[in-house]
Amino acid sequence: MTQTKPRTRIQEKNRARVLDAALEVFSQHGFRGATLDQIGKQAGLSKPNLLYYFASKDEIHITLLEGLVDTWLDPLREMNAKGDPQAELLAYVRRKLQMSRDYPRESRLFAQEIVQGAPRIGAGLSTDLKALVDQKADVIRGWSKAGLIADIDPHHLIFSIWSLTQHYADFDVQVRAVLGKGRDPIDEAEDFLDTLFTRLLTP
Amino acid sequence: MTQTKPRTRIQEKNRARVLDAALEVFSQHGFRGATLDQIGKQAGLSKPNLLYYFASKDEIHITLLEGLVDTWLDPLREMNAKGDPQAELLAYVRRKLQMSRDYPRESRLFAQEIVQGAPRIGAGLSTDLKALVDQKADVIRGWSKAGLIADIDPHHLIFSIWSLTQHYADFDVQVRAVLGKGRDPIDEAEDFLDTLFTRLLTP
DNA sequence: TTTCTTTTTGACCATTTGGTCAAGGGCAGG
DNA sequence: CCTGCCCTTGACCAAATGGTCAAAAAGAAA
Repeated sequence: MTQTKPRTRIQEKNRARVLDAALEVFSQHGFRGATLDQIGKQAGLSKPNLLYYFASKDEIHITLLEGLVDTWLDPLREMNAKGDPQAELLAYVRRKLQMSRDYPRESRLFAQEIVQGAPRIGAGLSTDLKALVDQKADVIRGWSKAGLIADIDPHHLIFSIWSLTQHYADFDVQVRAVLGKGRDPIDEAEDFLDTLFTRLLTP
Repeated sequence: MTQTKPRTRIQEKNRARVLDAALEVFSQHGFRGATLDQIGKQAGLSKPNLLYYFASKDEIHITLLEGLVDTWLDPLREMNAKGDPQAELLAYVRRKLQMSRDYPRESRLFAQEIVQGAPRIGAGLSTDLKALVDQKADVIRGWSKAGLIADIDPHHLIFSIWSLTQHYADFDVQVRAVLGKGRDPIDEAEDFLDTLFTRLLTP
């Protein structure tokens, strides 16, 4: 398990530094592609010093991923069953897109874990994640049945939100290469996705 | 450069075997995460034997990626400016989704390359890829202006097609974990995406 | 200052891994 | 059977890398 109580001020600071550095390096090179030396350099700590704060490279990675999943699902949790359906869904899309802007490294780290078959968080997917999504899917299905939004599969709707928003973080280089300089991908995406989901959801 | 002329029958066969094995291993573990021994085992060849057919691990990877980009863009190339706009776009979506079903390993390999910043095919993105996309974007813009489809940003439309279809290959584990057993993700996606893009494109 | 705890690091180790090489095996043509 | 070429591999190497450890440095407490 993860040490949840950093005793000293300096431990708290340095553990955070290590995690930030590791996020940078892991998200760019993948777990195997990252080396402790790289992470150490990024964090401004020597390799043995890293291992004073974390027992192993693996533990750093695990700690990062565990912290991620929750943060990653927060926007979905916030979706309120009692609010206006279309407004709630569009707000969810915006929050999710905002995360691609604010936390691209986290998005890429997560993406790599999933692409590789989720070897480390696989279990949580079929339990925690599925439970939350199923619950929200029910809410959406309710909205559909009530005629408040169009009748579409709620699970695939959620997938579409994930893929469309995360794409701007995960495939950033490609997006930028295609759009060319001087354009802000996520700014544009905001309008585009607004249109897309409005059209999709309007009954 | 890549050897384009395998002399003997056995060379042709074994090079293909190596590439297939490498695709399997690279797509699952990433470039750094894959070892030549793994690839060799998968291909049924010894490590030194691999290196008889390819000069280095890097060359295998490059060869794979080079072969990929073209195949990957074929569905877009097929989109015909003279056909019915909505039908052409929907057909493109279907072809792209079909690739997620038929070539998930290729999709994942490509995804990892992009997520990591496209260190090996970066150059091609801003030239070849951009050129093709810009050209097709013009076609789509023409359709919009003519009132044949809704007025939406063509580049982001293409991004949306990429992300929505590739999601089912790249995030397969997650999709399956959420949907639960007994459901065929891509079968369902076909209907969902058909609906989505029909609603998005109809003027 | 002295003492005790927390941090930091240089040196070192074992394993993994990409890659080499010389020697042997297989096979077609003569 | 012999010759020559393509193919295959066991043994080996050097570099990279995750991790250890004892000892030094830096604080905190007294």
